[in-house]
Amino acid sequence: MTSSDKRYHHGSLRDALLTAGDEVLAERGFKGFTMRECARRAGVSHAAPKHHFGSTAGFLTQLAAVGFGRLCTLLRENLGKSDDPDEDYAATTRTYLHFAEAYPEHFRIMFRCDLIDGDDPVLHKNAASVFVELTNVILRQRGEAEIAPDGLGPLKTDEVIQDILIGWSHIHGLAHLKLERQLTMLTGGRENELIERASTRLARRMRQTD
Amino acid sequence: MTSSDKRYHHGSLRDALLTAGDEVLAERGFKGFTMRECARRAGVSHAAPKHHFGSTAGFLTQLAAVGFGRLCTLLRENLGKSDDPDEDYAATTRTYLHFAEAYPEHFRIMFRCDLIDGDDPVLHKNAASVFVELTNVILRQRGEAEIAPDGLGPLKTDEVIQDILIGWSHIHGLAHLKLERQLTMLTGGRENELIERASTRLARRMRQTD
DNA sequence: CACCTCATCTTGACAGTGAAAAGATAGAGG
DNA sequence: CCTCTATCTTTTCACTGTCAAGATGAGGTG
Repeated sequence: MTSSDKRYHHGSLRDALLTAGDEVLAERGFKGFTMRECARRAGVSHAAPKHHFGSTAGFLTQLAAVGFGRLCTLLRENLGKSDDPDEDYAATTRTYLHFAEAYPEHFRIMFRCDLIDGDDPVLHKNAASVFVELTNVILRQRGEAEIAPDGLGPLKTDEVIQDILIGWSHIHGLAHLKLERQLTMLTGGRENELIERASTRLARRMRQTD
Repeated sequence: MTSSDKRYHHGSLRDALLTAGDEVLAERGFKGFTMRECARRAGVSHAAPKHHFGSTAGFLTQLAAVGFGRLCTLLRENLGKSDDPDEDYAATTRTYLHFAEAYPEHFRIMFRCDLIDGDDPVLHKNAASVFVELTNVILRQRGEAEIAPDGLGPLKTDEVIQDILIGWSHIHGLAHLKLERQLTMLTGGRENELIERASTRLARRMRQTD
């Protein structure tokens, strides 16, 4: 395995390309992302990626799936650490926002169903896992039974669905607006503090009866 | 002014390019957007846009500004029609979501500070106008004084800022997630109904004292 | 072992793109 | 009338994604 071993068959090119693509996306962003650069870093010809991912969209889809996987792992690592459901909710928001800032370019493509293949089974599975985690935070907060990691089944009342909608949109909207620097005009230099407090404020309200 | 008048100086090329760009963005999306196609539709050489917009990012920035302008107009047209503040809030959500679906490709670039120039004065002004409208809906709901259309000044208490954060993120997050088809797995075929009810549900809670 | 099959990877080509440089044009102002 | 200069064109360049055709060799079959 010297540096000059150029075997015709790479052996694990798909993984190597995913690793390279992950780096290129992080370094150069979506704007500067090219399949040819990924191929270059993996040390293969410029047409090699096509065989594994089809098109650029197919390649980005897999990178988005990696992003969802990472986000899901982060959420699971940071959830349920506190007995206080409001703190649990705030921690979820914190983790979600942290991911968006740690992997901004991944975050930007993960939800773009015009750039990636939203029907891809791997992507769909990883995305669903993330939303299950978010949902369980809200269910715990309401004192309701959690759902299984694999299914976002239809066995929920309208009230619960509405609260889940509120929770998802709040967390995701905060992450998106903060990443794209739309909150500074409102929060000034105290962005993180005010977001944190807004999040617990909403969590407290979620537990109030109507 | 026949169809074959090919004057060297267009006269209003900048406007013509903006119109063409608006169409190209709507028809082909961000993926298929090219300066050369815009130039073709405007009937000028492929390098002509550069003089007016600098780069592709500069061009997209102006189109994003148009998008913010449109959204602001829509909001102003649909606001304050009801005496019920909760209905006012729901109408705002409805309008915001309607814009995202009517101009999805604009919506997708409007917040992408990596693709456009977030410091552009026109863009900043139009974006701020939108957020002022959203803010005033929340202020009215709380029975507080509205702010001027031109300024999102620092004269607000932390509590108000937190509520504004909650409102913005809720509306924007819903729009983004719905546009990118991330809500169907939760709402099934009753998406609009459940979103509507979630929005009024949040609005009602916003008015509750802590 | 020999052979063959076929997924994997390379090579070469093509149309299209953004950007830059240099030249052409004509309107504005002296 | 003459010059200046913003506007627009032409030409060129490096680069991209995609496709087609060819090269390679790993693994299965006899």
